[in-house]
Amino acid sequence: MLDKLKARFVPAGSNIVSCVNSWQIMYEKFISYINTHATTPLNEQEVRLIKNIFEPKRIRKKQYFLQEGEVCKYMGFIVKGAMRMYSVDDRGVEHVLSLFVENWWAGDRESFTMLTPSIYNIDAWEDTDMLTITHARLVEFNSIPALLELSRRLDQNHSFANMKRLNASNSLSLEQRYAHVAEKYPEFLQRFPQHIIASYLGVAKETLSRVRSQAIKK
Amino acid sequence: MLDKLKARFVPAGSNIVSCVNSWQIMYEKFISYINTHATTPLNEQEVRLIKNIFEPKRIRKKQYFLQEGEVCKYMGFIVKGAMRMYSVDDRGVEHVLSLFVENWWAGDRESFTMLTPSIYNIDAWEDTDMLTITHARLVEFNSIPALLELSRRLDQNHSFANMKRLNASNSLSLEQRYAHVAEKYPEFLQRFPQHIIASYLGVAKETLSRVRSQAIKK
DNA sequence: AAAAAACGTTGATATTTATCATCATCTTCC
DNA sequence: GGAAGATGATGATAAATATCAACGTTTTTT
Repeated sequence: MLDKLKARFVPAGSNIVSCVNSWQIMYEKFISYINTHATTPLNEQEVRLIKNIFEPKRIRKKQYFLQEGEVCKYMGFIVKGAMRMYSVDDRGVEHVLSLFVENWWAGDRESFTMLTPSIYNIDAWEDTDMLTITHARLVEFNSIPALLELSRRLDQNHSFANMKRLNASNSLSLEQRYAHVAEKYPEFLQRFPQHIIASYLGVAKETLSRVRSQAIKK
Repeated sequence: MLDKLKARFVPAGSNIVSCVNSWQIMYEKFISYINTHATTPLNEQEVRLIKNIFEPKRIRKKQYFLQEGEVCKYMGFIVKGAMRMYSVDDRGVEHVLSLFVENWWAGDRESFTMLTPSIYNIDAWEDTDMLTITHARLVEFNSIPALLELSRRLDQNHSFANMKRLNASNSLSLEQRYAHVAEKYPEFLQRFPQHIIASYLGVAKETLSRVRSQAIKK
């Protein structure tokens, strides 16, 4: 209990995992992220606008950010935490589509854009702090060039990651694909258990376990 | 021979497949596409700018638009034609990542953005007319809101398609995945041969052939 | 018109992966 | 502290898919 309390008072820039950011700190982190990644930094008016447009949300571990059948009302920028996006097939088996960590947008973009019910679930794997935006505020979002630029860049990276994974699933062995994730997204292996990674790679957890033990022997 | 000649003189709006668009018609089609899909249409100045920014290119069937090892210098909007993007593995086997038809952007966005050598090839499956843009002209590109909006939308659709495919590859049977492509992108099945579709779906051509014949029997 | 290449199908077999079951260890929660 | 759940490993078997080979048909090239 003492530990949990202490965690709340960890300084913002610390390496130690803090459970909770104050809302003010969430905005600061977001704005600083935008300014370091965009070609032109935000002006004062834009900073004010961002604080109006984005609503902070805390999603506790295991809680849903989006459930199958709902329309995805929010896209959320993850300031701190980890989430997964998955679908559930006829037999109740979960298939992980995406993993999200800090500085990623979480949400089902198709559902969000088209206002159609999502076929995916998104839940928090760790306690997660996000800044969320609704569809209705997109016009204001689009009025901030640096935000648009950042968003495009993140979308592209995200898209790349999936493209690579897709390509890899055809032309590379499972061992090579696992190694690729380990190299490119090492935080995934540290923050998600092996059976989640297996699902992300599109194989049974037993198969990944075996491939890993084979690889170690070599 | 007479038929081929005739095809060149088909009116622009015709349903009949025309081999070649004049450059003027390429721009007109592009601008009309933007205007019908963006919330605010282009003004005269923007139209002039577009004609400056984009360079028309014709890629003949089987010719490369991008070769492995090159930096992807252009992103190309396909006005007419069909292309495929693929990688080649150690054994010389081709793995199709993406198929492009009219109104898609063709190019390796990672290579284009990061100026790194591409690991993919893009070639024309049919004679293709494109409007291409270089990295250097992106600033001007970004100054046209309707173009940005269109581009974002296309990226998203593209990304959706791949996400869906990726998800499907884990939770759906090959028969279901094929049916999905047939429903969502029927033009792919008409314009690309079956072994290309098989590669796109990530299976051997023999496997797709068998699954199809099974499905017909039902 | 003939030759070559591309395409699609089918069969036999090998390889990969999924599935089901069991067990040991570790963590979480009461 | 102890029960329940989560996690990861391993074995036996079934299912899906790849691979290699052969063949007929269609399309393209010369």
